[in-house]
Amino acid sequence: MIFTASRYTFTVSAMRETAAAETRPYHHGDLSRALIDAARRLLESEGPSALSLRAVAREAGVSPAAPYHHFKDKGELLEAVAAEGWDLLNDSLAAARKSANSVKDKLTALGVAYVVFARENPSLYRIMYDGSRNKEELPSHVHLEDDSAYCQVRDTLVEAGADPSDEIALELATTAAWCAAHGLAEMASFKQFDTLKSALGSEEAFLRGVFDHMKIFADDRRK
Amino acid sequence: MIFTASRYTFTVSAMRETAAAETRPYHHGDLSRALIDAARRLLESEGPSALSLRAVAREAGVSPAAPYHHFKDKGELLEAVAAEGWDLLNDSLAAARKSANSVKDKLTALGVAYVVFARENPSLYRIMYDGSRNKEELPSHVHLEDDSAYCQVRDTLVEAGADPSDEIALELATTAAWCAAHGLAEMASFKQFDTLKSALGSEEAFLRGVFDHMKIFADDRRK
DNA sequence: TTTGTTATTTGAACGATGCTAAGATAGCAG
DNA sequence: CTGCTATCTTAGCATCGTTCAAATAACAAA
Repeated sequence: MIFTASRYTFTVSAMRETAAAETRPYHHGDLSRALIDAARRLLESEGPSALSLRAVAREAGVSPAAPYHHFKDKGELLEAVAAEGWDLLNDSLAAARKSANSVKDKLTALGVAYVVFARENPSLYRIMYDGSRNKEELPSHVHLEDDSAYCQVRDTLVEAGADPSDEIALELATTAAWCAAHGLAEMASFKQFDTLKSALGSEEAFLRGVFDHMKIFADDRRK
Repeated sequence: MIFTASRYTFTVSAMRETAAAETRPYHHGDLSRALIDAARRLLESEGPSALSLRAVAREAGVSPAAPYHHFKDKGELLEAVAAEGWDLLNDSLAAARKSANSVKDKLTALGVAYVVFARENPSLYRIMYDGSRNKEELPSHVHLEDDSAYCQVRDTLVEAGADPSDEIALELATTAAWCAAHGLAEMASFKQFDTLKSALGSEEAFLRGVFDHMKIFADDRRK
């Protein structure tokens, strides 16, 4: 049972970890998985700027060239990380939707949950949108599939009384809600709003306060 | 009149260009200015990912180390570029404010102008927010000074009937408007909205449509 | 078991990047 | 003319993304 003198010792530990696993497909066991996990670990601890492919490989205990057999390039790894981020966000939204008290409050609860997710996973949230910006479209499972963030917002709007037969209006409203949440998600971390937050008592109160003022663009402005 | 055999010939041309200028301070003339211009040129032609310090220096015709005598690091150069971007945006908003027909339409006009600016200068807009995100606060001239984007939104809200004595509500409403515009600015480029845009006839119609639905978060939801 | 094939990983290398340090050069004050 | 300082270059460091040939491990066929 001899191993090479390489300084990459992943093989030994990987074999231990997956010794009783159903299948032990290749050298490492499941390097794609390990790389994504390593990337998310680095993202949390060091931030997005420290997320180099080499650093991810280092964190996973593998040579700098190893990832290229599982991902076409760095972007594809980040896409995989982003995809998991979208799944997490979709789950958060689904939970918020269930736990909302009134139908009336559901949409705001959804918005708050969205921003809270972005605030709690700022680096991940950055990655999620950076990847989309380069491709100029959001991943399809974010926009199209049933439990996607987009569909959850749209369905909640219908529950809250929007007319589902006016498709254009419904799409516009969904887009408006999404834009509002995304905008607030990116702004809420700015220090400029600290005084406002403490004046309102909590961050969530601030978020709700902002959402409650989203009517400002509407023609009908009476209280 | 001998010049070194250096391949950087900036000195000659710079002396020509600024021969009759008021002051000719140093070797290059005004390298800070030239670097910012070069950066903006590169930004337009090659996009943000091509904007390396070395490329900027190359574009300006100087050695890779020259910029470090005018900017602490790459970030400081980008900050300078971003600052000019904010000034341009403030000007755009001021123009939109003046040209709006009705008081009622001024806020939407402001929002549309904001998004149009972001759409027409996507790389610059990216730089403007990336710099702020790293420092977790917006440049003060964006948020505080009289002609800042923030104050223009706030003042427009007051003109449109917001109560200026309720400072908290006014700040919340201003923030809501800003978030909505920023969110839409980042989303409007996604291909997902192409069908919606063509259904509505134009991009501006799409933008107005989204803004008109921003009331969705308000408690008062009747048409 | 042995052999051969293939997927996986390494090691070394290339060009490019941000940045630093040491030296050369230009402008300016005395 | 002399010296001072700001400016710019050259050279170099560590790191990065990526590629490629060679080594290795898993596995199927013999």
